[in-house]
Amino acid sequence: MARIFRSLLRRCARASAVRPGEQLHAAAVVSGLLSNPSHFLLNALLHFYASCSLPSHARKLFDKIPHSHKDSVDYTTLIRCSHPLDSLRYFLQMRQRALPLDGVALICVLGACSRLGDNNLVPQMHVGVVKFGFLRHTKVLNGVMDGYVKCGLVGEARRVFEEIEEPSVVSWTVVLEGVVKWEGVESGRAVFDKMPERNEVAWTIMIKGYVGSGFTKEAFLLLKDMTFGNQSQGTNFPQYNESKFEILKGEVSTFVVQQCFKHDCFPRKILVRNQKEKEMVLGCRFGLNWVTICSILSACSQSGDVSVGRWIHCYAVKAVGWDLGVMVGTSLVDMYARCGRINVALMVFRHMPRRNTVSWNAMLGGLAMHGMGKVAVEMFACMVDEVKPDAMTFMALLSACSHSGLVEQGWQYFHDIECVYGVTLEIEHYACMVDLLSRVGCLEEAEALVKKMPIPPNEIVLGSLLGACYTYGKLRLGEKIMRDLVLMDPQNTEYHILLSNMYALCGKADKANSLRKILKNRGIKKVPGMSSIYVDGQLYRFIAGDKSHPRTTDIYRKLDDMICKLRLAGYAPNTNCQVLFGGFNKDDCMEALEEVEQVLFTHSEKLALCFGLMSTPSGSPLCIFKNLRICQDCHYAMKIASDIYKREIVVRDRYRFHSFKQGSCSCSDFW
DNA sequence: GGCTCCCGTT
Repeated sequence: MARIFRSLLRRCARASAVRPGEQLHAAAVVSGLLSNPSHFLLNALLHFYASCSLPSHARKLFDKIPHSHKDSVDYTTLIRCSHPLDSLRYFLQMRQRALPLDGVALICVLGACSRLGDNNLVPQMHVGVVKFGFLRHTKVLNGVMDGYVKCGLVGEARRVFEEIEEPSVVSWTVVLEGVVKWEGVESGRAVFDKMPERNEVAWTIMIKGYVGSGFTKEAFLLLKDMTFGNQSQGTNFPQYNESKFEILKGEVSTFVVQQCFKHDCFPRKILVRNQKEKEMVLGCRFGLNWVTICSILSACSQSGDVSVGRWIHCYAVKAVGWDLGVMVGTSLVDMYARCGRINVALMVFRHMPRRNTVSWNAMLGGLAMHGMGKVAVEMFACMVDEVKPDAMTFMALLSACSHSGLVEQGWQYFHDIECVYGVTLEIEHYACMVDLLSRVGCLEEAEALVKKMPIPPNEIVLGSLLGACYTYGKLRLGEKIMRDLVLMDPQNTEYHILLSNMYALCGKADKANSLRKILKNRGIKKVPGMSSIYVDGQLYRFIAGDKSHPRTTDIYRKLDDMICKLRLAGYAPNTNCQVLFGGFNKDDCMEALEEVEQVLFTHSEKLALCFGLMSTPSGSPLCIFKNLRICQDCHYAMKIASDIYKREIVVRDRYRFHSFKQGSCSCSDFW
């Protein structure tokens, strides 16, 4: 009987089937099977709870096993599923009780070290591995390498790899991941090409690496190789074509794309129409599983290029059907939102049959980024009927209020977080609230809130306040905050720059310049503003005054032309945004003013815009990514440009999206 | 005898 239970529990564990597993547990208790602890069964139950990510349940069960009965395998199971610090604690207990140590236990402990990413702990465990005599155990060494990779010690990982007699495909993938992550995707490709054998993980890492570095074309080529192999010549594999939105060409794919995205609506039926299509989709060498899909999608979110993500979406729908599961669904919502397609994100979200708190958070966060605070507030009301909000929910909500100027609503949430929703107030919530008050100019209220904080404010909290001091010209408060900030984070240049700009704005050029000289002498440099744009599957990066692009001459000609057109349409450069280094005083002379204007005109986002305008068909939308906040002058220029060139221009800056259309911006000039 | 390494949603 116990054997049957064990076998069923293992199936539940594999399928993460919580309810049936719990029912089996109950049945085992009722039938008395557990009263005389059969070790097999207890361990199977432990493993079941561990597999279903219910470490607290596993822990309770573990505590019930008499000490004399607890063996290495019980410990290992617990080490595997617990929080890394608890895992280490269990490992120590296990050693103190002198229980035998096997490779599996070591692998699990190494996993905990990996998750902690502590670069003192990993080398120590490496020493342990040598001491315990596991130097010929490939899987254990893979764990050691993974630990090194996770804390950035790729050289160490490589050294371990050299010592492995017969590296497995996993050994290779661990090295591959480390190299892609820490040494760049090109070095990673060299490793990838050398691999004697590749599994889906290796492909995923490589594709992710390409997406993350802006090499969309290469990512598509690898997706093609991964799924169809070398025979892909004859098949109509999706070809990349940014301009027409036809990411998926060929007979299978056009059908899907037409239905899925052209009219922004979902067809109701499963899209595989015939056997041939099914074979094409499912008969690949490697199917993309949910882990692979989530992994690539998260890289897409970061890169901001929607094309790979959209392909993955189509693929998943064809392979699985509409219900892709909570994880993939959430990744999709996040990906579309971060790639500027908030309406598609909303659509995917609304069609998800099951949603958890994370899914809702991703949606609310997306709405916040797009300045859709009112929608976020409305949706939150529905959220509480479905799932329990958590700390992250309120960060998203407060930031949504912040980007839409909803002060009262924000205060309401802030007060309700603890007493109504039972969520502990964290420093991030204070940061959001201070940001909200600062943006709308309630600086006294913001300052009062900072003073009342039970936790000492961090640089994010004070940074928001300082930013508002700049916007609203509160020099004295700014100076005060600056003193605290310098103590907290002396290397951060942004605050120094902000204060020096403030001095300049208030006509205190001498103070501005002396602050900048301090920065210069200390060797602290400003983070350069950088804008990127995807054109034809390739990411192009521009810094201010950039002249490195092969088509620089054309870009600058276009820029001159654009400035003329903008001026005719009423644009005047906002010289307040640009303060020069050196002894410049605003009233000095026209020459200096022209210089300031010239610097403004060559801001990275304007260069990216010009490049986009000249290299994409007229009328197609442009999406630009900026690493810092967009400046006021560029914001103004983009508005007019969207009107005179009849283009939708989407700019994702460090904080949010701006969608410029017909002369106005989705942020309604509030950001 | 079971417990196992690499890609993993905000």
